[in-house]
Amino acid sequence: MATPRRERYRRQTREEAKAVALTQLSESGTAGISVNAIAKAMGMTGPALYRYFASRDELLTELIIDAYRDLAEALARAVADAVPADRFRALALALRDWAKRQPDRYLLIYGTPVPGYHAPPETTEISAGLMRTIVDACATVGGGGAGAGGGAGGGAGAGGGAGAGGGVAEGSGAAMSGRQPLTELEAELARHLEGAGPWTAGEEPGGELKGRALRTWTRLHGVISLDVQGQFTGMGFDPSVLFEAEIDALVRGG
Amino acid sequence: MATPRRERYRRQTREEAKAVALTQLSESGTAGISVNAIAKAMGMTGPALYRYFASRDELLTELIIDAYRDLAEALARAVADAVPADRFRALALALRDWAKRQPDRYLLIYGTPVPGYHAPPETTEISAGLMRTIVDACATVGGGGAGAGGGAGGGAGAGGGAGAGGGVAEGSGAAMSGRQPLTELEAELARHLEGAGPWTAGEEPGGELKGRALRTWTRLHGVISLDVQGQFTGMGFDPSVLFEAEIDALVRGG
DNA sequence: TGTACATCAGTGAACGCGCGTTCACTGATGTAC
DNA sequence: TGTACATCAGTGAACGCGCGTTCACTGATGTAC
Repeated sequence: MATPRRERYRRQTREEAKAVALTQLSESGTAGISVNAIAKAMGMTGPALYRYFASRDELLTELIIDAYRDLAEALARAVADAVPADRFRALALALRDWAKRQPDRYLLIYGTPVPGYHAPPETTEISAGLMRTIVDACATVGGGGAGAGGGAGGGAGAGGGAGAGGGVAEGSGAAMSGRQPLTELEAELARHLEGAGPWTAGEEPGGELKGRALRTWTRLHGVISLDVQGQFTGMGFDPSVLFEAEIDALVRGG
Repeated sequence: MATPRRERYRRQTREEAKAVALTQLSESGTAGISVNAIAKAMGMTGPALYRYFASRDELLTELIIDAYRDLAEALARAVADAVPADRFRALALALRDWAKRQPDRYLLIYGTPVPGYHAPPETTEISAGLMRTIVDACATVGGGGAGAGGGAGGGAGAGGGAGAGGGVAEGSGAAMSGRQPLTELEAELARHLEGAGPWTAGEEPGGELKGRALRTWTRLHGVISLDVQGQFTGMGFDPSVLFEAEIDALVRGG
């Protein structure tokens, strides 16, 4: 309201600064992100950037949050655009695709943590939203397959559909209005993965669905992270084939 | 020969410097490893360390090589100490154990790569030796289970035993004398994973065994890396249970 | 439409700091006769 | 056992550099009457 023009310039400058920061990230890693160097690349002096970011840490935080949000949106969109039967696969492929397109941003959020940096709670929230998307997508794969169960005994068989209509991206709070109802198990799971508290005593928490979601996450991350870090180079195989095999294994009951 | 006393002091000082460097790594990440700070912590001035390491990069390289070698030895020992039926499991547990005990060293070799740093060929050699240990261990698990095959069709069923008598640690060259003979497939696989060249045309390379080894690597790394990076905190489950579940899945035919 | 004031963007100098690395130099430790 | 020389470990000063951040200040852009 108050100053539309200036407000717009401000946002543009902030975005430009973050874009430059991302190229620095690609070239020299997290430690290579420098306020002064960013300013210089933008044609201004170092201190000027302090009109836009309170500190280097705040800039870093924004990069991380942006990455989380961007990834969350990409996954939500991919899931929403797929027919229910393909949702799990769509999620997996979207995750890999996003990571391969912007390896540095993937490693920024899922790579070796920045030494002194401590993530603000906002980060945890979005991260939990991401996990929820994975959980939802896992709920779309049938419970079939005689694969190895996730440690503890069964628990209630994860409910069927539970529409995963991309409810992740918008809405910062925990309320998540406008979602289709989840089964009780899933709701409980989601609540927990948000860090909302311990499971209600009585039934073994998570069981099937929780294990599936976690396995999905760790397996996909295993392939993606090693790939993105270049650990596969010179080994003479196609990482995407390996990735597809992991998707199949997960779908078939692993 | 020439100067036993001095030689010994030299080695001690080098080791002490590397030990200090490791504490710096824990506290401030790779970027926090500083020649001057190490020297100061050892009670001497910065330039003195240049009698022991040609440059900061050389120090870093040594840390990485040490980590690889140390891990390789730990795995080889674990495998050697286990009865054949338990070797695969022993390998997996040893890997996780090593990583959990020294998370920074694990991330040093399997985490986000150091920005400007390019690994010398020696590193690749040891890394290949590690992969070979995994391949060997995978060969000890029976081919059973109707699990999802690794993409391409079967190929020759991976041979039975192929003793994995800890032949990894010593011997820098590629020769590896003193090992029990491998099946042809395994030999080929090992050769390739060493980066020795493309597969002989005709049969689909790797097939069963290669896929198994790669899946083992990526799955274990998936759980371990996320765990070690602290990405599981606040999610209210025991990572070791998840890890065990992955071992089971791999053994049962994943 | 014009003037008076407030807000904001950006500059330039300066702060203290730590970095990797080189260089000439001092002592101590080793070796050769 | 003793002396002359070579090798080595470590120091202190200096190099150029870049960092994050603060501060007082100049112009430009906005708002209020």
